[in-house]
Amino acid sequence: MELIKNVNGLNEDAALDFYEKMFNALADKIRLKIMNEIGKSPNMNLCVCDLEEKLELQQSKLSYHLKKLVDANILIPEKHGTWNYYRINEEQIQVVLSEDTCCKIF
Amino acid sequence: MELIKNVNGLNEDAALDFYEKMFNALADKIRLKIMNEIGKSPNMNLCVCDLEEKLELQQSKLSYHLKKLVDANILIPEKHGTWNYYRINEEQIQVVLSEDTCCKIF
DNA sequence: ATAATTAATCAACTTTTTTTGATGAATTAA
DNA sequence: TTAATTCATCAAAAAAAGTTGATTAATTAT
Repeated sequence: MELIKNVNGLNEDAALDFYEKMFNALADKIRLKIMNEIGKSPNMNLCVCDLEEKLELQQSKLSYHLKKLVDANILIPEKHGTWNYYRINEEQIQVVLSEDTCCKIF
Repeated sequence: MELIKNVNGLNEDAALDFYEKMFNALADKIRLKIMNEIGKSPNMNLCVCDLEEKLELQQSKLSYHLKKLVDANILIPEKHGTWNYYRINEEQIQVVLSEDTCCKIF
């Protein structure tokens, strides 16, 4: 049983890097809460100031965690004037998680 | 859209802890390689000394990472004489990963 | 009984990750 | 133009995770 298969034509080592990065991005309570809040939001996106309120976290801490999720291509940033909105990259999420799991977490 | 649903009747906070722990256990190249090697093995289990050889890692380092996977209930340890065998807890894995993803990683 | 093998655990150390408060750039409002 | 808001980035500090080599216990082989 071969376990680690290519992810979009990556070699085995790059695939390991990919999964490590994806799991790592999701392996944090704050970041899971960010995903959860965005998923719950009416437009499926939130700006930093929304999250600041909802999660009661300071801005620089939020930026740090948002960056991690963007770097893993799990969140997509969108600038609207002074506001930076973030939405979930469902395609990327679904590479790693089942729809069922996806529904439970996000 | 409610994202974080109960995992086996856990409340939301406990569910977050659960996923954080699971993703964290999987968010490491060495641990992914361990899973991969066990999945490839004929009996679907390997002892520490097998892994030592296959992954060229020192014993104490392996024990450290194996413990992380056991603590997350992703690996199940089985003692046979002096040998400690580890096998994958597929049930637990499937709580978090889709069969498709599962096939690609493990 | 003695020696060798297997593997968990420990403490010291190193490395990585996260937090914190401050600064500055860009945009909007007055 | 000036003041206020939004948010990324930075450096320093704190916290967490991972590594290393040694010790120990249990089992197996001689």
